[in-house]
Amino acid sequence: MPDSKPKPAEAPAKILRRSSLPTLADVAREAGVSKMAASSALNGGQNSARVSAETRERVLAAAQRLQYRPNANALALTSRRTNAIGFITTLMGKDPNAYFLEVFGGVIQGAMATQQTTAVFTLSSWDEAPTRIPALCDGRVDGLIVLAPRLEDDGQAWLPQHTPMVSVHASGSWRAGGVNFETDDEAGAYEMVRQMFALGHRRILHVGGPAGYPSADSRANGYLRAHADAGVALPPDHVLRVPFTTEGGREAMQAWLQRHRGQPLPEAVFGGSDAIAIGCMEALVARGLNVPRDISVVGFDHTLLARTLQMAAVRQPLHEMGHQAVEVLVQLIEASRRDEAYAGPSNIVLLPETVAGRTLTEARQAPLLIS
Amino acid sequence: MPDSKPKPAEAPAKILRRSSLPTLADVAREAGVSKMAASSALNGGQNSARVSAETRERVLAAAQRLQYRPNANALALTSRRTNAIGFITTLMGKDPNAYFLEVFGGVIQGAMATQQTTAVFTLSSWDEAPTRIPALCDGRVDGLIVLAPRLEDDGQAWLPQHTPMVSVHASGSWRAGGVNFETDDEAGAYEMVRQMFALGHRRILHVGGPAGYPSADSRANGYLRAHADAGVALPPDHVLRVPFTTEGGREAMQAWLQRHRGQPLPEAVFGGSDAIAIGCMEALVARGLNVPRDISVVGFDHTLLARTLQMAAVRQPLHEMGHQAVEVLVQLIEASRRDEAYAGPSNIVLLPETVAGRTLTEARQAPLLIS
DNA sequence: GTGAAAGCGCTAACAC
DNA sequence: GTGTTAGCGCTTTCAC
Repeated sequence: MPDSKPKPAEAPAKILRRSSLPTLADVAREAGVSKMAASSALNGGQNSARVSAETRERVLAAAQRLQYRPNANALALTSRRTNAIGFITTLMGKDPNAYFLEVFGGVIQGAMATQQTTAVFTLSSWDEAPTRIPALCDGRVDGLIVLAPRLEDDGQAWLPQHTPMVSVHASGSWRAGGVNFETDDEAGAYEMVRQMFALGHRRILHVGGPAGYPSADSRANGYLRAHADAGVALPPDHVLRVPFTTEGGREAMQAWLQRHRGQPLPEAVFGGSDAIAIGCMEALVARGLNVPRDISVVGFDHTLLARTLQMAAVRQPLHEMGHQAVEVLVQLIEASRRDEAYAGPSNIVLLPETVAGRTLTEARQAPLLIS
Repeated sequence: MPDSKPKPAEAPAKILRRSSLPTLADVAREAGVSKMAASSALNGGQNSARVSAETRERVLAAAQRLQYRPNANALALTSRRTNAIGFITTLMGKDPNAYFLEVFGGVIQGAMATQQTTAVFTLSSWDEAPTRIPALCDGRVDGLIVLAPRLEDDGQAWLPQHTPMVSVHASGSWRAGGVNFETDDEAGAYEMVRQMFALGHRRILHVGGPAGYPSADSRANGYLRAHADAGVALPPDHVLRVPFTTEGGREAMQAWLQRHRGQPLPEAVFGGSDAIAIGCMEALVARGLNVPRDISVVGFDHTLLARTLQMAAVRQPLHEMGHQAVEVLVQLIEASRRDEAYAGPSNIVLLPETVAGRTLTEARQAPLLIS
């Protein structure tokens, strides 16, 4: 074997690096053995009879010296697996959103647990999905997790059939991909309102998310059903639908208070999301009201925002969803690799739970009037 | 052209996929041409004379039919570039943190701008760095961004020399990697306190981060220097050092108020981070005080939390740091590829700015007493 | 205009 | 125990 290749000079102090990673061939040369010997010395078990202890020693030393790492791409090419999963989401504008963060945390954790790495791919809009998603199914990851896709069609026509996929909160028709995770929003809202009734609240203002969003609609439905089941009459103009933002909640609340001056203040506000609830709180506080002494406020999702404020809220198990999504995805990947069908359910519904917080207390006895 | 290949039956309800991606060979076979012809038909410009228009047509159609995508690993192996960057951070416990989210948003954006994808790697502690980071330098990414590394040594001994690296807020000695980004915390704190003085505040309580953290120390120093420069005497017991958490701020604030009962309430609180400031606000509000009517509160970082609450704060340009980190990393990668030295500075200091918010107003005239 | 061959870095399957 | 070969999917020579 020709040994003419010049040994790389010691890297100077400036930021100048070898342009390429050391290869197995480098290690073998350094150790004076064949690539094969080097490979088995590095991979074989401690007691593999493949190489002599002396050779292994030399190879290991050489690898160490060169800071050798087997090339991930070569490995992936041969083994047909990357041990990486992709996480697709729409870009959170300049402002990151807490919802993404929660699920992402779960994904990261799930990935760690299953020894995978996570690659994040962002779309600027779901309109890009039909072109961008297929492009990501090129062997760079073993499978994909798609966060809250919102599409016109069901993806049957353009979704590659060869990359396992799990969606979280897929809306509408998207189901072609594989397994989907969702939350029983209706039940969560129902339970929260039920508990608020138990605390003596009767006039609960619902400031929900935009009409047309499945999750927002479900939450509003749960709110309504709780009233019906409890036999509590719904006061007029007590369901608002606003964008899923702090501003949405704040402005709607301000306008509502303005509109209902002189009338009794509701005992509580049920926000359609944490952000909405926070916006409502701000409007209430700005008006000199005290939460929860004068009025209770609860949110939905119980994201970082709610936790930081110790706000009562319906908790969506976002973290768990991310975590479980990875686990299911890994099963899909395994099944796919063996050309087997995946046996589990294709739609997994997780249950939300209510979380107490400083913003929700018993309803006050004497009703206040809106000033 | 053999058309005998069984058309994949309409995917049954069960989730069963081809275990492998279609390859160039598949496309060539489907189109009845050689791999070579297929390759040039797919890659050559529209008017490349390499293949006939008719052949190109056939190949393109076949590729479409098979949903063919060139294998990313094979490409990476040949081209020695993955167009991916890695982002290394310590795992945010179960609770994700807003700091990470900000920087990450910038990284994602920078990656989109430079057509890179981002892989996220999490360590459970920086102790793992010497073993885990080298393992990530295996060609799976073209370079690495390391978020807030906190290490004993400088990494010289174990950091691979062959993977370009950029750090953000590297603490202490880590500098071996390449370029580092940091914020001038001292200047940010100084400026904020100066502005508070201008609003009439004189007794400002600083609830800072833990002693020993460079950023926390710098902020405290800025606070002190502002006092010195303005000739404002520092009241006793007006600098606290607590963990960078809401609880840290809340508990410290509670205890402090308890400790100083009957004494005049400070006109303002300067939190060492957003979370700390929020904790302080909670403690103040719990005591029946109104922010900012009775007392102003400002934070540091101006993360999502601060923005949501419209809290005044020193804004660290975290998003920009992430974004710029990618840009610099790409330059390092390019330099490395050409075996050139990187010319730019190895430490980049960004300036923070103050952001107004609802929690900071002019100091009240009549001092309150702590009840 | 088209095809065959070599090689990217690696491992599994065979010689010796 | 050690070396050689082939092949993962692709592109880049180089022949035809």
